[in-house]
Amino acid sequence: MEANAPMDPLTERQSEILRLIRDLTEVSGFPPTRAEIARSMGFRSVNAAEQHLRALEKKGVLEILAGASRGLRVREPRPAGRLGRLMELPVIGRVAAGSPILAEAHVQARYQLDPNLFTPRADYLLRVRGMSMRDAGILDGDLLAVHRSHEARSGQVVVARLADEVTVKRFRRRGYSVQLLPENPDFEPIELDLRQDSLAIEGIGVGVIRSGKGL
Amino acid sequence: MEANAPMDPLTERQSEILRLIRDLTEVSGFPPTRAEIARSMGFRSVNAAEQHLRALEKKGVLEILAGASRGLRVREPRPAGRLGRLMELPVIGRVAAGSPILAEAHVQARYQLDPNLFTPRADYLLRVRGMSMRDAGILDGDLLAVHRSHEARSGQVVVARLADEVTVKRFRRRGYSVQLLPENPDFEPIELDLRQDSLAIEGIGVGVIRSGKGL
DNA sequence: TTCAGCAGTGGAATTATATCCAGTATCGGC
DNA sequence: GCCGATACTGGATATAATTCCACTGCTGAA
Repeated sequence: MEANAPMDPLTERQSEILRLIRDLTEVSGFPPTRAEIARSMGFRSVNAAEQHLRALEKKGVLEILAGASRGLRVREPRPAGRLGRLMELPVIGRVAAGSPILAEAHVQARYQLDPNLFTPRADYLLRVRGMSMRDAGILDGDLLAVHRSHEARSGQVVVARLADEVTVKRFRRRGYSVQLLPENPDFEPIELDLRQDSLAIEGIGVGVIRSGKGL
Repeated sequence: MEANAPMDPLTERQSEILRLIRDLTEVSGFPPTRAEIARSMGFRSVNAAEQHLRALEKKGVLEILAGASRGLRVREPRPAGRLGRLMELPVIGRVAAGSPILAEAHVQARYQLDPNLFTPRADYLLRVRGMSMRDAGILDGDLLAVHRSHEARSGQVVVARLADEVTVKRFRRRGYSVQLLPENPDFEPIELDLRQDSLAIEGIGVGVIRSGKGL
């Protein structure tokens, strides 16, 4: 085996393709062709699919068997134990100041979800309050699927805790300067200097679920 | 579908082939071609494999997808599946003009969801294309949870079919006059008169799921 | 005895598929 | 300003794979 330890992170588009391959394989029983990928993604050129596959192979998450039709194999990291089946995710409501997010008291409900739905894995669902992320399609009352993490990359939606308040914002960082950006012109960005302000990343947003009424 | 209740027993040779298909699929990640089967079995003619596949299909233990390379699916007697009261919802991608939404060809994936998540019950997930419902928090690529229904009330988000095109819009009706309203000022409302225009409601939106990309 | 199912050979037409080539456009880093 | 990476369109081509055809030979049931 070759060493692809660094494992560059996938772009959004690339993980979308990877998930599509997994899903189509699951449904049909065999991997898709380039043309099928292109059709599902809405590409008008099969080559767009081909290029993505090459990129995924280079990053070590996909195997391509030269010459074989549908010769794709997703390299599963096989997380310890359970691969498929269901996960039961807690729905976290209002988070009291000073207490950890996942405190039992905050759990409003538990839903069973298909783990394939989100990448990376969602650990809990946070009920979003307010309209500060409206233009990112995250509305009041929505459930934000959150992957627990203490780090974030610029551009990601994060769950952050500043001085005992938990908030959902888009994260941007340059050196010691961090911005927590709302996606709604009616709200003000939050500017932080890591040398003096405390900031704790609680997780990154990996999905949104909205049910009923708001629609 | 078809009734293959009697299920003729397989011959020695046939179950050997079936086992081979299962094994090769397991190790390589995708089903074998006729040529590969022939080679593994020692046939000098690919047609020998083809004939066996036809026989297996006739006996109901194998599915052959015409035209698709490696289009073989072993009919498993449902290993674990159907757990509790989980529903398995199909994800519907691009809907070809003139074909029913739930045609098997449109299914991109299947996800297990907790039925409590949406009310009323979601029957399928439709992948939304375009930004015409942006201000309702429904973005390009989102999955719209749809409850099948041929009727809608004013104000609901509907999946409608007009002249072979499937679209997601907000529904408004006064007498014979129907409006299909985008939630984005860049798009034009669609005005219909039920006395002359054809309109088919395919379902009403009961939820939204977004995974990854938009975030 | 004829017929249907089983188990193959051999060849060939036609798709399906992978893969290459030449472009366009945007983005962030050096 | 140039470069590599990303994300595509569009067309061409060789080959991988399905599928049809015409055969041979066996066996057991009607």
